[in-house]
Amino acid sequence: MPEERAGQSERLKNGIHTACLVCPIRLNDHFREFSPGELEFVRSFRKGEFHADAGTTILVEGSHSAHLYTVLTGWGFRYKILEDGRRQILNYVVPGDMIGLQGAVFDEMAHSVEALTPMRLCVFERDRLLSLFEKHPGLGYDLTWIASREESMLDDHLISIGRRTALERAAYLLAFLDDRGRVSGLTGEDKAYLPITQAHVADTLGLSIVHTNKTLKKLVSRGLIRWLDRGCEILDNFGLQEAANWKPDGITRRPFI
Amino acid sequence: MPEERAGQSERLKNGIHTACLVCPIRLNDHFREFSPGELEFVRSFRKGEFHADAGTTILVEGSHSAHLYTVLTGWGFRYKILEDGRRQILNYVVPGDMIGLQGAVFDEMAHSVEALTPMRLCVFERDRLLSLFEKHPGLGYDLTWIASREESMLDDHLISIGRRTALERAAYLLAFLDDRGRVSGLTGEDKAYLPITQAHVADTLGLSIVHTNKTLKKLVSRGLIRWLDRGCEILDNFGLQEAANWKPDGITRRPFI
DNA sequence: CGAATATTTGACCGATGTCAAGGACCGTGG
DNA sequence: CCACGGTCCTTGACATCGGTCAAATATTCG
Repeated sequence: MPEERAGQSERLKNGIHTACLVCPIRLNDHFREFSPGELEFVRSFRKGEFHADAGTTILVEGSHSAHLYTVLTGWGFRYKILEDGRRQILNYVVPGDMIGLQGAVFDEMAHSVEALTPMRLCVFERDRLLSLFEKHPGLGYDLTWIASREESMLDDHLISIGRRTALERAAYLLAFLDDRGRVSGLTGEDKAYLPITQAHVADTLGLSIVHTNKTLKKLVSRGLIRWLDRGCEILDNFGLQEAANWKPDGITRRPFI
Repeated sequence: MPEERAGQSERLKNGIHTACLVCPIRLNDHFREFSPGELEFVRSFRKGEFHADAGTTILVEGSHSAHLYTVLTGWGFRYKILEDGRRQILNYVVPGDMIGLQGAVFDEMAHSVEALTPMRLCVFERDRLLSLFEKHPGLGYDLTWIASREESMLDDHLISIGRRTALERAAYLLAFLDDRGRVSGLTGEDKAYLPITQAHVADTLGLSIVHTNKTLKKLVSRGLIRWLDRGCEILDNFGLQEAANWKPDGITRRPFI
């Protein structure tokens, strides 16, 4: 597992670690700004940086992690596996998302997290989580915001898997991911490329791979997406939203830690 | 919509509202205790009490609620509805659960909440939520705990709907609800009675009513449950857990606000 | 080139949905 | 007390969506 701590090589500049200075999330307009005090605290809360290759398992179900992470760059996903191997992808993670919070708040993780692309993660010490609430109530509030937002995404996934047809589900998922990619800065103005295989789509939607393939072809033939080697290109996000009968939340400014 | 504010009739006793003194959640061993300062804050945060009849819609999707609630007694459920009427039940609420947090943190509710039985709810003002974080960081942490716990339940629901068979799903749901009933004090030592119809089960599991009925009969014939008029009696929780290949979390002491 | 992983396709199967109808139970009004 | 309508539960026949199996075809990576 390729791990790097960038902490030791960081230099100070105006009292702020260069790491936070060049933080890709802070530089993204979709995220809110820190007050100087908050930034200073987050800087001290931060323990270093973790680099994961594509395919790396970052957190494992059943483990007790000493760390919390905020995604800085790259795509990943959270999943669970049943004893006989059936896998369910619960959600995807993008820059600004926090992972490992469940492991910090309960005894152990109830799901695993894996990188879809190379990822950079900001590492925090879970022991100091309570002091975050004590010293910066606003950041504590933001954590609750982030957890509620995750909850609301899971609600959307649930109604999709439970009540939408295969075609609607697929359209929903791709529109949803495209939206997340844009908001988190993973995608620019261009057509989005989602770094997922059809197996990921299947395991997210609760479908078999074969049927997922046939369903995606329908979206292709409608001109909504293109399927590339190991990923999907979104041609018409709005068309996907219509096919799914779903709309993204219109949240413009998001907190992060 | 039958509404009662019990606030005006509450009397003080040792500086604590009788309402908090007799709070059924505080009296339940499965929940943690407040420090005197916390109790005093919660008492002041509290705005009154809301009584809902069975079948009442407590919060509606798309609305902007001025309140937050903690469930004191009774069962309810959260759900979403698609335009054409398809309904998905997202989760059930029991005493100790907070509802309306999403509406407090975002602009509007993305789901509705309905009472399954008569419910008593403790009402809080959403405007003062930030001051909870400021004055009692521990309570802020607890809110994050609660939100994370909800997330973890939704994760379980997702893998059930996505990857378990109809029989496994049904067994999972009933074991899960029985567990929640016990932990929240809705059920005593006796056999649990779950106040749900088969339509609720169907809309939770993403199944049709007809198939749900046939699936539940299998659980009946295995001696795991009995189906009564408008509800379900759990005869063998452990048998259900085995049929579902699922285990409840072993959390013993839960926070609440 | 060969192995491993992804994607694609066709044939067939089975779990689950839909339709339809009947029965049980409840609350209400006469 | 009975009649009535409204839910809820139950059941059978049939339809279909999506799963399984199997095999072919890329594509990547050594």
